[in-house]
Parts: sequence; structure tokens; C-alpha cells
Amino acid sequence: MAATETLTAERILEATEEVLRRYGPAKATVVDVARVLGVSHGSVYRHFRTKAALREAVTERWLERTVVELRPYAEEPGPAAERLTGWLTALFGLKRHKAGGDPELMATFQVLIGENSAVVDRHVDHLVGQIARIVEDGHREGVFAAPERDFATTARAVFDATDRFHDPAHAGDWSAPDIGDAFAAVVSLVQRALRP
Amino acid sequence: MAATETLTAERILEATEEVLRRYGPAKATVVDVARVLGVSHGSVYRHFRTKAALREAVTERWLERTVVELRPYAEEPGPAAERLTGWLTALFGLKRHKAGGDPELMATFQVLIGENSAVVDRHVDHLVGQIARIVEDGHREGVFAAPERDFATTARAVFDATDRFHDPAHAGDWSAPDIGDAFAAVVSLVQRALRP
DNA sequence: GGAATGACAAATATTGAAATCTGTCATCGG
DNA sequence: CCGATGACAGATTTCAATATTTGTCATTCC
Repeated sequence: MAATETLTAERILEATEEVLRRYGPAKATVVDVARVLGVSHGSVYRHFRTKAALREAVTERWLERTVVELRPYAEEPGPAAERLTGWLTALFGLKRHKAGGDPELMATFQVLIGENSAVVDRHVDHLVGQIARIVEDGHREGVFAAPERDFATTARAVFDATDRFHDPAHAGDWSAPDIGDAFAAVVSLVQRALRP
Repeated sequence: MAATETLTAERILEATEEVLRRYGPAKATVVDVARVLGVSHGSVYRHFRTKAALREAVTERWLERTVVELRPYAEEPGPAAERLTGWLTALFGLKRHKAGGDPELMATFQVLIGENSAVVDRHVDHLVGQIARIVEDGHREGVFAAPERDFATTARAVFDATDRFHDPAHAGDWSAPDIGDAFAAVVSLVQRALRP
């Protein structure tokens, strides 16, 4: 399909995502990707050195999309406490929506996550940075206390404390009926912790 | 070996643990357990209706042992804030020690955990109960604020917030060099949240 | 009488031969 | 010249035949 267009890394990544969606992480092959693009698999290897590198790039794209979807919540105007709750709720909502809407895709994603921990670490740093910014603003506004150590550590603690509500490893729990209450309780705990 | 002793559920459970340790969850069979005990596998089925029931019983025993090891920390005398930190540190320490000391056994345990979520849920309720007791004592002492909703909810939030440091799903992270700092930061966050 | 046995059917796991996939590279074609 | 190709070797996966395991139960043994 569309074999006339030039073969770019971008097009290969799109095809790879499609193949991963359709066949899952175990069955998706480079040959499949090449077939979708109507090229030989050798051509794919011109753009990505290995299958692992290809999957890593897909993982990166996927995670980057989450960061972009969250940015508005990180940067919206208003009191820091509400921004933090909004951001955490948005993160949980995004994840839960994705996990609930397409559990197979989530499972695929989870496998990729597991294969690319370095990429995930960078992504987590990115998200923690967004929290740090909100916490720092809150401190300037006087609604959050000074951090025990520094903003990065506090932000990291907030991220870790809410782990159960964003780590895909816990995706199975997100359909429990009382998960909303549990989330609210932890957010409330975090908010109390940050108060001056 | 010791085929003269009467066959009890207890002896079967011990043999099952040994087989699980030796062969792992995928390869451990009821026939192996019977062989260790020097009996026919039919005899094992007299005490446990299914292989699943046998594994569930092993899981229960295993978890119960954790609760017992933690009880001293839950019941020790002293200020509630220190008891809470002590309890959380003990839980993390126990888990980390087990995961670090015998990663294969931990992996086996994790599989059993996944197979027996009902047993795990009961175990978690038990642990949350220990936290609730400490938090309630703290409130009586005046060192912890009144809970937003009730002690059980607050205790659950504390348990959830520290999830990353006791859930076996995260065992792989526990050997990271800065895990101790991350743990301390979350405990500090929790302590601040509970202050009046 | 009641615990233990072992033969058995159905379900599950193992195995190894055949097929497919990954990654390379000499060659092709525009 | 430069991206694309497809044949190829070695690694990995699939698939179907074979073996093992699970769970039952009529029979045995103390």
C-alpha cells in the first residue's frame, strides 16, 4: 500500500504500531512490518539496526504521546494544589481509559515497557519534572511547604506514592469498583503531605 | 523418606514447598510432591481436592509467615509515628531481603501470588489492619490527625502509597542503588500527611 | 472401616523436525 | 551513486506426535 511514497522512519514506525496492534508483541515480526509497507524486510533494516531498536522507537513514541496529553494539565493556570490533583487525575484517567478500552493493546504496551526500561526511566524523569514544576509553583504561591530535601525528591515521592494508579503493572486492578476511592484517598494523603 | 509417619496436610505442604523451591512453579507437579513423600499421588488428592487448592494453601502459609514476622513491629511500644516508620521499614526490609537473597524463590512466590488473588486480598486486609491500628493509636496520642474518612481508608492509602516498596511486582526495582532514598522520601511524605 | 493404591481418561506439557524470522551483504536498478 | 532487493546462515518459532500430569475411583491392605 502506497509503495510509491518514500520509505521513512516515520512510516516504518506507523506500520510497526499497526502490526503490534494486530498481532501482539509475540507475533509481530519485521517481515510483517515490511509486508504492510510493501517493501522487503532488508529495507526496514536500513532505518533501524535491529528489531529491538525498532520496538524501542515505538515505545518512545508511545510514551511521548502520554507526556504531550498531560502537558496541558501540568501547565494549566490556577492554584497549584488543584493543578496537582488535576494532573494526577488526568494521568490516572488516561491510563485507566486506555487499559479499559483496549486491554490487549495495554498488554502489548506493557511488554514493550518491560523490554525498554531505559526509555521508560527517561519518560518517568519527564513526568516527575512536570510534578516538580507544579510543586515548585505551589511553594512560591505559599500553598505547599518547602520540600524536605529538594523539589525533585518530593516530586519523585509523589510519583512513587501514586504508583499504583499509573504503573501498567497494576493495570489489572484499575477495573476494581473501589479503585476511585483508593485513588482519592492517596491523592488526599499527598495533598496533606504537601501542605505547609 | 520417613514413609512410616502418617501423611498429614502439614507434611504435604512442606513437601510442596520443597518441590516448588527445587523445580519452580512451572515444573512442580503433584507427582513430584508424592515422590518426595514416598506415597502415590492419589494420596495427596485425599488431602487437597486439586493442585490449585494445594498451591493456594502453600501461598496462604507463606503470606501468614510475613504477617507473623511483622506483628512485633505493629505491636511494639513507643510513639505511633516511629512505630509506623518501623513497620513500613520492616516490611520493605523483609521483602527486599527475600527478593535479594533468593530471586528465583521470589519469582516462584510471585507466580503463586498471581494465581491466588483472593488469598492475597485477605492478606492485604490483614496488613492494612496492622497499619490502621498504629494510625488509630497515633490519633489517640495526638501525634496523627483525625482521618479524612476513617482509619481503614487512611491505612489503605498508606499501604497503597508505599506499594512500590512491598508489592512483589516491583521486586526488580529493589536492587536499584537509590531505592533507599526513594523509600525514605515516600515514608517522609506519609508522615507529613498524617501529622495533625 | 478408612487410608492408600494404581489403572485410567482427559487435559497439559515436552520434544524435535520443519518452517519462519533476524540480520548481513553482494548485487541490482533508477 | 544510493536506496532497495532477495538469497543466505544462524537463531528462533511453530506444530504435531509423544509423553506426562491431573483428577477419579474401584480395589487393596492394614
